[in-house]
Amino acid sequence: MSVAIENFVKAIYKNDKHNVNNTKPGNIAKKLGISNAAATDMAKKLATRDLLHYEKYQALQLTEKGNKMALNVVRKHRLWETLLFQLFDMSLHEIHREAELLEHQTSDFLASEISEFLGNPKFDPHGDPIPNAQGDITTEDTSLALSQTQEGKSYVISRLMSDDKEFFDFCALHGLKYGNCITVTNQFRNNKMTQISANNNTILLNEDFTNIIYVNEIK
Amino acid sequence: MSVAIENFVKAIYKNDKHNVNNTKPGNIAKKLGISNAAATDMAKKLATRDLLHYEKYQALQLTEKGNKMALNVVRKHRLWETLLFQLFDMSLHEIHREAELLEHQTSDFLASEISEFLGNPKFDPHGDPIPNAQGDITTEDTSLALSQTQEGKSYVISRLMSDDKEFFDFCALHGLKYGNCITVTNQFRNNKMTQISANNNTILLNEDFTNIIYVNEIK
DNA sequence: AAAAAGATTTAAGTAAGCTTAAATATTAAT
DNA sequence: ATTAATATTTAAGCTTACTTAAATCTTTTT
Repeated sequence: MSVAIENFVKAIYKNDKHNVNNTKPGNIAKKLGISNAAATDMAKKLATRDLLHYEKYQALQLTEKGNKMALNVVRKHRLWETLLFQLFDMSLHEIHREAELLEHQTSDFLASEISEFLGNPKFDPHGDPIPNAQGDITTEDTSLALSQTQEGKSYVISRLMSDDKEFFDFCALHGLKYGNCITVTNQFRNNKMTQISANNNTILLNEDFTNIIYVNEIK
Repeated sequence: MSVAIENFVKAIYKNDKHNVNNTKPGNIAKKLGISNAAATDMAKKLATRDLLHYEKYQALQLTEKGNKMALNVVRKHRLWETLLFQLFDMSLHEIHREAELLEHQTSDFLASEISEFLGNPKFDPHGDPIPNAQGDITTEDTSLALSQTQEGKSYVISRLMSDDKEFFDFCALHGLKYGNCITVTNQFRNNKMTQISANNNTILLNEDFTNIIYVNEIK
């Protein structure tokens, strides 16, 4: 399968997973940086290949085959991220950027070798789960967005759900990384802001950030 | 630059390096598995981009820019081979197959990280030299093909110049690998065969093999 | 040196993956 | 419930990297 197709099904998969947005061609087009027309064309084509269900003006839906393909690409992406992070101590943004290209040129065989070398990890350095070779995610996700947390409680950062360099730079600067502890000191619900304490620093985060930082409560 | 272009200049580079063949479109086409017409088209296009010199019916010649590009791709290929070989203990054929794809999706930044991680190696597991980030090969090649060796002398295997699975399987089976010692017991020059002793086994090799196995004399 | 064989080039055409512009449908706002 | 705004789709066209077939040139053989 071509890079364009792999990226298309991956984009649908991620959109379904993370967004409230309907998964229509326009949304996918925006994420992939292509025109709406191109996305519509591609959707029609992939429907004939049984990778997704397409009906005019309706949301796109991956078939089981399409879902498998997306998970296979996601698996390779996250394995690469984990390997690069471990070997080279590259930043979260850098490993993402490289994995975005490598994921499409990786045989299932090589993916297995990487996985085995790493001890078959269940999560990548962003905290995202790594599907197994069959395309199954066996871990369950109990984490919640920082925007949903409660004042006074403490949490472990479990996931930084972004591809954005600025976001990762900000996180690195303030010690917000996978596995670190934070305490929620204030929830300004009206302003959709959350104040936290991390490493003895107080940080005020807006909803752009509190919706993509995921945590687990420490009990 | 596209994968097709990178592979084209790489094929010219390798053809110039290893073969007596004129580097004409037909030869390159054969190596890349494309038609002669496609190779001619590509050659003309690359000439306009100052990657090679093209004159009708003449051999193709890389410009300095084209040569730099080829060496950059070769560098990434050989770094990947070295990394995969070290981490995963994959066969010479397997690392080649994977590197063939990964080489085109590797930033200069990542190449440097890999190189540094490996201790800036000068040679890959086939014994091929790894160009540095500037595209220079700083090692000098004193090795000679097995077909050029002398009866009674002993040599160290310095290079297995092939991409072929069967060849590598044969080598692995008989302990013919980078760094191993062999002794030339007979040169049958008329029949273009060479008889060697390796690991106390006697092996008779024809010119297909003696031209791609390179060695250095042990003095 | 002429003929035959072999390469190279030209020409015409294809598929993938895009583009822009115009037409059509859906959704939101008044 | 219209109208206005927004999305989606259709249509036509482009570029890259190929293909095959025919024409042209070069090399080899006799």
